[in-house]
Amino acid sequence: MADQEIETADALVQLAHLVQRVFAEVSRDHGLTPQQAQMLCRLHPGPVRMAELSRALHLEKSSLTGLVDRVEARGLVSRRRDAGDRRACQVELTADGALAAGACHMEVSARLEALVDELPTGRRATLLSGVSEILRRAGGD
Amino acid sequence: MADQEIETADALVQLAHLVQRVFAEVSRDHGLTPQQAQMLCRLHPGPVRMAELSRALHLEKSSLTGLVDRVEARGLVSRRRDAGDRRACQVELTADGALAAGACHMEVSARLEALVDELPTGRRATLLSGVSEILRRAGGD
DNA sequence: TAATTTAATTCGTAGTGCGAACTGTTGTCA
DNA sequence: TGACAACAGTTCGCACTACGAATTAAATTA
Repeated sequence: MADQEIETADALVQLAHLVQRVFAEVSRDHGLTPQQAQMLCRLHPGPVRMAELSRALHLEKSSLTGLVDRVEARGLVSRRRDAGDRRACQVELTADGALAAGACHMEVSARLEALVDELPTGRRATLLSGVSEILRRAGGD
Repeated sequence: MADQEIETADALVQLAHLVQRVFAEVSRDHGLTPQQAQMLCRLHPGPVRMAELSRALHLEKSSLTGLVDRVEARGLVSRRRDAGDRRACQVELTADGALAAGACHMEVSARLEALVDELPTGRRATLLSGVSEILRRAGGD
């Protein structure tokens, strides 16, 4: 039992590395770092405040400032002063940024689905539901 | 179907982030970066050549040099000249390094298993076998 | 109005990761 | 054997990541 559990953890760690590698390769193909691509994807639904983005990406505010700076310099994102609170600003995708975000998301999805699709349908569904449940339970962190 | 597949990829990406975060927190508790901890774990079974370590960690040789330098400076690892090939060197854990590697591996395992253990037994087994199969098929990359 | 809290930035520091250029060492083959 | 290609690691310069402490300015609260 103990041995099996050790393998469980190793399997999750290896899976995480695999996903990360896919993400990194796709990002690189678009001239982005994984962090930049991740931020663009997170911004796709709509503008987000720095503070909220910082929480979503698990980054200190000071780290986020630089990340947004670099992506803004590439013209993929812009800061818009918040109307209601003049301290704050909303980060939003530019047209180019939206394209890049869409492309990255699509390619990452395609490559990950390709991996999962090789499993028999039943096992695939169980895998997904298991992962979802883990995320749900750990979501509050 | 398409929507479900998009969610599949998102779930994997989120799972990867979760695993990464656990790994990063545990590493930090031991005064290490995730990369350093990962290297120590990879070295636990025994000494490894730079070139092979570079392949295992998916790093360029030049990146690995610095990583090993920093961990060696902390006294967790040492370079030993290879007897058979005077160009090469074996990287091996020191006593301190073995302790750190063991502790990190144990804590990461415990925390990941805690997540998975909340699932019903049957679903847990299917999840694991699915992950293993994905890794097996993607392993050649 | 004064004091506190909040949003974001700046600055310094340590670490990561790449590619190109370089130093030795080993192997090859003419 | 002697030139030369292939290989193991390192060095260097660069861009990026991430943190925490200190700072500025705006909003809130007392």
